[in-house]
Amino acid sequence: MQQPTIYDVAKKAGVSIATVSGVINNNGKYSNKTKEKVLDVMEELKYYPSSVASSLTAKRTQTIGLIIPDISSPFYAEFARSLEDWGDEKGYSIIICSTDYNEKKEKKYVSLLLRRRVDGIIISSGFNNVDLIKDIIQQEIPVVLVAYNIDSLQLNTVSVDDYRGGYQATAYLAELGHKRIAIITETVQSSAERIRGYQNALNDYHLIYDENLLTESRATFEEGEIQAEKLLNLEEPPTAIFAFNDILAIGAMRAVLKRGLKIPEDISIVGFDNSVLATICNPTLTTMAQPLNDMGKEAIGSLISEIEGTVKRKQRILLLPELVKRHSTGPANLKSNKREVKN
Amino acid sequence: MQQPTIYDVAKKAGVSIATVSGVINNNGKYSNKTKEKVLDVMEELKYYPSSVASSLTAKRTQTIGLIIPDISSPFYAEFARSLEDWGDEKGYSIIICSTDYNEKKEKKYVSLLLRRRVDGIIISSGFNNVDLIKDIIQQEIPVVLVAYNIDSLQLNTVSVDDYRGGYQATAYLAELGHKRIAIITETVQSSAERIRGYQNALNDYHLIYDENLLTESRATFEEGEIQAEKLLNLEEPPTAIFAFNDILAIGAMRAVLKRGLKIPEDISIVGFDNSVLATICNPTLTTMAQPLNDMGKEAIGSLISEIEGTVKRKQRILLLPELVKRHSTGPANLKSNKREVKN
DNA sequence: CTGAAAGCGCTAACAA
DNA sequence: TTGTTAGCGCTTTCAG
Repeated sequence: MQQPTIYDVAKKAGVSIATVSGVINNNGKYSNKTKEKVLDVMEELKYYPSSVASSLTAKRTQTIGLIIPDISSPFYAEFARSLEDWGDEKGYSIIICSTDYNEKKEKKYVSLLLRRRVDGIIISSGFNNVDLIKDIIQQEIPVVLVAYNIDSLQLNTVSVDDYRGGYQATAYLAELGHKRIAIITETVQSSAERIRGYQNALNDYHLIYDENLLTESRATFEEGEIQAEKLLNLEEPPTAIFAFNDILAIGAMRAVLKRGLKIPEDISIVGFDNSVLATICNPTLTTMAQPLNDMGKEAIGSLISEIEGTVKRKQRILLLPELVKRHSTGPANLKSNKREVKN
Repeated sequence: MQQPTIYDVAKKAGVSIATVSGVINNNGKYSNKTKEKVLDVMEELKYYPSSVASSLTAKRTQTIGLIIPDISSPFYAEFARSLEDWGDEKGYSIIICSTDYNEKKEKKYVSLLLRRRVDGIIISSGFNNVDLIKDIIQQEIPVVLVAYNIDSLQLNTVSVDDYRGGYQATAYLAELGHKRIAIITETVQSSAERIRGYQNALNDYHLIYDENLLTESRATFEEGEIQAEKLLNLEEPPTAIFAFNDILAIGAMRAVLKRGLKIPEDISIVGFDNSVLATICNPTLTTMAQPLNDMGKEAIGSLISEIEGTVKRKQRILLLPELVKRHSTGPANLKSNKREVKN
């Protein structure tokens, strides 16, 4: 026999399918005798209730779609893992979709998830096509945005306090005596708030804001390296670089090291995310940690409460980033605050 | 209206649901006129055909289960990404299950995937409970094993040539003049073949096999570090360490560096996998690359050919690993072949 | 406490 | 070329 169905179980146990369904879902009122009988037969037949069938009736698939730029990137992989665990705890599975920041893929995957009737969708920053999100909402599928905000849409949201992250990292560097602190920003939304934090910290520490010290980049090692090189080539190069994610920071480290400069003696570097990469590179990277596990937990919680309708109002959850000090930062070396002759 | 169904489309387009179904699935024979009409209405209603309903009839979910130890580990994340891409190309989505080498989770996830009626399951090494795999087979769900072999079961498999990997890495070190080459093996199946390759290379290069140079470890940075320390504490420590994955290799690097030894001047290190970590650490890691993308492609191909019944015979696909030389390896420093006094 | 029956949204004969 | 109809495997009233 192919996979047994509820009918097979019912027949063999000498009960109706309704009864079997009842004991599967533990819908109360059945005598221990029938309950046991049914359970035994299920075991004997190696019966696995089809969740596709039950989804059709129940109109719930117990599945959540996750749309991120790239699951192979450590930061997203770690986040996905957190979602998987919290989702599993609540009885939900995750379907992961990596978009590569590509609108074609975004469209394809949104359509896929809608057809699969996922119960909700979690979308992280790096998603471009806002109209697609409107499509999702129109289908009345709950959405939560992670590290991402869309002013025109009223949605559940969980993010890290980017302003604070930008401020703290900068303040830390300022306290180490750095006067010229450069930033390598990412071309995503969260950057704006981090920049604001950076500027305010500069201000509070009486440092001047120099636009030359602000660069923007896509999140790859190579791009981080290129931007850092530009920074080092400046008339008055920085003594510290604050990159808006660990990948960029490591790219920047490469540029610095290639030049024969020392980290942190000549240049300090700070990253953002605290992905596993930060502990691997050499020197290890001082970075603003994103509380990935909490973010996963909150995202799942927020999504499920919307799915199950327990909470009506949309919530915006803001988590605190935390500075993790490692070996890529140190006191400013004022001498190096001159352009190197060699390059 | 809630999500529109095929009935809504049919009514509005003035055709039968069979017709709508036909044009959705492009089942030939329909006049352009009706086809266009239907397509228009679908668009207008923002109709997304329910794949849960079609799965129930078609007895196919277009979903593949992936069981790995941990999606947040770079190696698996990169592999998962490859599967996602190749699966998507063939019209399949992936549900990822991270087991943490934990049999409870293995059981839970296998049961989950069976209930979800996935069309096939990909299981990587690190999976412990073979009986569970038998359960899957009994349900007639195709399985492919990745980097994993079960002698008692005739299954599709795709792996890298571990014997060759072990041999090549060792031979390379031998050619650099290393006489005492240690290995840190992982407690997984692939290790056996790699060890055999290691031994044969030793033999071919007339080096003696010393059991003290063989350690075994779980795949964590910490464990790698601990094992490397043991090795360095030996009466006659090695001048080269070949770790069976990048994580262990990086752990080993830490131990070496902590001792004040230089890589590769004092000790050479070789890893296995060529995950992103190998390019991040410092010095960058010489490692045996696993062709992750090809592995993903073959795994999906193999699985789908079994799902669709196009190929009857089980296939064992063996891919070649490749040595990627970076900066963690160099000529043997014979002087350091004595035990350091300080530790 | 248990069973009969309708229906979830779609596919696939089979008719027309 | 198009429509009718019988399921797919389950959940859920509603009777008994």
